[in-house]
Amino acid sequence: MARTLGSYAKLTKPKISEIALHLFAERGYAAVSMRQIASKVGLQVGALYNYFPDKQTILSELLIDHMENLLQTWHRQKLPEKSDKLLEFFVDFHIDYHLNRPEEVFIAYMELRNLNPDNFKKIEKLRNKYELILSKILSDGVNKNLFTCEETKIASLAIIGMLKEVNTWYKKDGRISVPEIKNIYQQIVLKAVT
Amino acid sequence: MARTLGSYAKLTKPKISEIALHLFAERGYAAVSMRQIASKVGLQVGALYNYFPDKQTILSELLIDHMENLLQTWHRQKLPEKSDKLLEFFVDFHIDYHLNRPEEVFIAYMELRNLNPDNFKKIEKLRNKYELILSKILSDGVNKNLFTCEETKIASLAIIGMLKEVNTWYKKDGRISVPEIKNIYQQIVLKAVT
DNA sequence: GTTTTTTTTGAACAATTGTTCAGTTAATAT
DNA sequence: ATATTAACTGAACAATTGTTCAAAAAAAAC
Repeated sequence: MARTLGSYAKLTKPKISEIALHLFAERGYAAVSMRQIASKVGLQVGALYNYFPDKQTILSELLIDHMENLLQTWHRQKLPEKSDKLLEFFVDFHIDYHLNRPEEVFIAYMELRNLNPDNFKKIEKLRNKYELILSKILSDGVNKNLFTCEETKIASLAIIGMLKEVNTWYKKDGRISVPEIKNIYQQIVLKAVT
Repeated sequence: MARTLGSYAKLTKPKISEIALHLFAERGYAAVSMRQIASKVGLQVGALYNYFPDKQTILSELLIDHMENLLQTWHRQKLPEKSDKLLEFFVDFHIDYHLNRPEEVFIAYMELRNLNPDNFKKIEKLRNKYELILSKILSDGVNKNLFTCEETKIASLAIIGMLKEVNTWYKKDGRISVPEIKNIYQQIVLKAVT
């Protein structure tokens, strides 16, 4: 046997990425084998190498796509002008975006060390861009005397760390709804900088 | 060759743990082989199995020891009584303890999924105990009308998430010293709940 | 219907994995 | 000095790893 019925490359590559994402998130990059990925896609191992030169590229493409998509999505938003409203909007945006993509978020944090130095730097740059969005919101607010915050850089790291935590405990049918979570975090964040 | 000069079990076991800790933190549990550990210890692979029944037990012992030590250390502290001072003390304690053990902290977060269900539950229980310390500080403060906080449980998770972030960016010779970091985080946390 | 291109198979590769254990040596006890 | 115990070696185990590639088959082009 060889090429099977209904085999189309343009459908196959995204399918590989999708399944790899699930497996990496579930078991970790190093613990997932190319054969496991291929099997879930419905292929033999060799076929994967028509789409990715090696295992690591599957991971790095996932991570780069994720970060680029995050930044693009942010820049497509219609932003409020007032600093406090903008900060609330950022909290909303971050929680929404990340709760909707738990697996991408997870591997973006966990699997960085499995990237080669080049790919690692790419991700680091994209991540810094995102942190800069928040620290600019904070420093603008400070300049307008709406926020009080000595170290906007650290505060932005602290806030992002705080928001990131949501992904680790949020359960879909838990006691608290997403809008409630947003409200709680908006209050905490706003109080922290005013 | 067999038993080598100066081979003592009571020194060997902690040495294995220590080296495994370094390697797990550096490359991840799944990416570290028993042979790599043995080699760094100065042994052949087989000798490891005199001290640990399998690879996973090396990891689980590290994680359980870390969490138990964290809780013990906290309970040995002399705590201030006033809620605001106590909260500041907690921030101080957390940052100190975690910045002094970056590798333990790292694997305690990263390698949980490599534990079997039993060991996982053990860690989860210990972790909840720690979170409970903070949420009790918050709810006590609320009861005394010193803090205002609707969801003390979520707030404690948010705060711990925020503090945890420090470990990911702190550099020993960085721009900001540890006492400064503590101050900044104390302010943010206090403002968030008052 | 024939040729060309795209996609996949199936088998092979050397290397590495966690784990076991009989045999060997060092340290300790007698 | 001898016997016993503790600690370790060295080799083997079956299984799995990422990767390569000629051959085969399906789809597309003609």
